[in-house]
Amino acid sequence: MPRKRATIREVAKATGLSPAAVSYALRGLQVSEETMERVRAAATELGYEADPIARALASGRTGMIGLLCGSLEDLWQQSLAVGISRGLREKDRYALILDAVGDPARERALAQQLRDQRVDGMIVQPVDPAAPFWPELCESVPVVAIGDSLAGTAAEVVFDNRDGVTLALEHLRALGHHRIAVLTPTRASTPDRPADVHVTAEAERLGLDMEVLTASHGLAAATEAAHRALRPGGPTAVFCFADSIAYGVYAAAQELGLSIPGDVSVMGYDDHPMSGLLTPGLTTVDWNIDGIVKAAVRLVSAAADGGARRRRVVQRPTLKARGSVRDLT
Amino acid sequence: MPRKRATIREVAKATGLSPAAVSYALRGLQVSEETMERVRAAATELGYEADPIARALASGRTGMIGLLCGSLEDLWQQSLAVGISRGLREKDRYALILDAVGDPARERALAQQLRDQRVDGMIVQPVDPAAPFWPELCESVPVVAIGDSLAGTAAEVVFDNRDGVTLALEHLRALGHHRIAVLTPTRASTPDRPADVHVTAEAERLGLDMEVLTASHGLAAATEAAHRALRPGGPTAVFCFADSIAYGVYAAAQELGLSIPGDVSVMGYDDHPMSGLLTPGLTTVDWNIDGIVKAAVRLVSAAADGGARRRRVVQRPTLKARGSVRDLT
DNA sequence: CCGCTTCAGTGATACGGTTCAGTGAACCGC
DNA sequence: GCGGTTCACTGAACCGTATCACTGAAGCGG
Repeated sequence: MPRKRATIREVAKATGLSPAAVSYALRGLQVSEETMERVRAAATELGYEADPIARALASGRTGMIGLLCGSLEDLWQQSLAVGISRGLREKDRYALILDAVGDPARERALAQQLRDQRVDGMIVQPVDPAAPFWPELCESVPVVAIGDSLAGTAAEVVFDNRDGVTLALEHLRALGHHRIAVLTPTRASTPDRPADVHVTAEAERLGLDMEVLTASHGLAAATEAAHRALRPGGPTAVFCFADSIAYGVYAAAQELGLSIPGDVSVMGYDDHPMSGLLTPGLTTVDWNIDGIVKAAVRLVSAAADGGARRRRVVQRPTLKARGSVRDLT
Repeated sequence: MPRKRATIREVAKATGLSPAAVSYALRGLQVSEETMERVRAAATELGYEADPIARALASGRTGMIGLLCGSLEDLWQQSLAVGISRGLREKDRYALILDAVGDPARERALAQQLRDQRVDGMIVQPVDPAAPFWPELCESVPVVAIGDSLAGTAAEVVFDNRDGVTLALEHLRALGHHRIAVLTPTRASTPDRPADVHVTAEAERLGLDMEVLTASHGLAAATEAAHRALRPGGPTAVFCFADSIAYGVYAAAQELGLSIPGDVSVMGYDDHPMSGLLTPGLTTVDWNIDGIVKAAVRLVSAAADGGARRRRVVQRPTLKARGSVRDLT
């Protein structure tokens, strides 16, 4: 019962033009002002709307941008997805949002599917930035990487994790913390992720005693991991590589009857809006989500429109000190 | 440089069959086992993958489900969107997520665009369930409404708001609260939303002194609205129609130096995972997001596959008492 | 051995646009 | 007045699949 929609040929018949002329006219190409006007009038009259699918088949462009998130259980990534989706809508594009759930294998599969869907471009937060399929993918479709770098084959909004890690660890050390647990998102088996490398390097430089644990983003999983970190005689501070994970530490502390920052200090990495509402407020590294969203949208649209495909934007973090780190000095 | 993909005709040529036979074979239709095997082998050999766009044009089905959210600033709706997106992926569909930002006009426009995109079905959380375009839309594409009812023209996962409101208000009254502010999401100008009607009715029944204020979902906006509610001599409790809005009340209380629940009590409506982490924990109405997600995914896939289009699932809420409501008795 | 159904597969067309090469007319300078 | 452009538009092919109407052969009961 969906009443049949008008086609371009009907508009052509109504105006006495060829379908080709109508196609051009509707896109403001190659035709006289007057004809354009006539075509527009007829189109409105007939309630004509171009069929995006037919258009995509003929032109090879879908107007869609794939957004492949590392793990949407991370509230910060949710914010990112919402922002990007809105930003793209303003450029008359749709976002196809997919979630790799922290699994490199799924990430590969989804990236593939996104390409098969013929998205005009992709924004990804790589789970496994070292995976061998990235360069190949980047060649067949414009990719913008957020966070970790994709070996220079894509456009990038790169976090200066070196800076971020330094900011966090120096803050902790300045307040007298030396035994620190690091809770990092579950990742591919590649232990040499840039961020992790920086942690190790900085820990060494600052003379810190670090222990690295992994946790997936969900609150439950993060809480479970936090329990492991918060055993008696454990570290004086926990540095979480995502605010979402830090929330798990809050939950675990609650369950264990530990006070933050009395018994243990916590640092996050993101600055999600909720972080300021907790008690105590979460001290965290602010990655300026608005800036990231804007840059990613800008880069991907430019690349999808045939522009530069290898631009690089570096995000610099700032420290947001609230009350979750105790001064031991 | 995207190396040209194999088409169905090449597979046909390779197997010595007609393109039609290949098309059937790949979908497991109408052909002999043996041919099917041969076709599959050839397809793999050539790296053939069906083009979703051509397929959509020819068959009229895109495999996409539109998800039209009332306002993605609401963290609970974000969770919902993530859940639905995952659920649909398991059924080999894609979710096209759009955000009406609480604006009825935009909602109409986006619904239209979603239909033009030829989604196989839609899941919506109507901002303005009384808008006149819904019935018409429901006829041209299967729609599943979440939350408010769409006048029986769509399949529905309906919240029993009557129950939810009763639960909340009776809880507040039982603890001695009579002067209550209600913070409800910004809505269309229709003042007779079912949920709002229930609030009024229940307030009357319980002999409560209610004041209704509106707030949009963003933390900043909700905080601003909360400031209005928390003026001196104001209500003893604030009932928020979304946990996200309650978070705004927490923020406002922080800024004003008010204690929760010492100076003012707060109730939410959703039970977002973060609500248990606040101090004090937010007392709220639990809508069982998993159940809603599953029901919505089930209904929309069934409808998109040509099944029943008017099923109705009613969600019943439970009260989650934490520490944000003070006992005044 | 005949007529009827079933099965496996074919050819053609539809889906609704885009795009390329080409065409006639108008316009230009010389 | 003529060659060369530019302009506005046309016709036809094309994108890659699905689907409808058929066909020849095989299988069947009587």
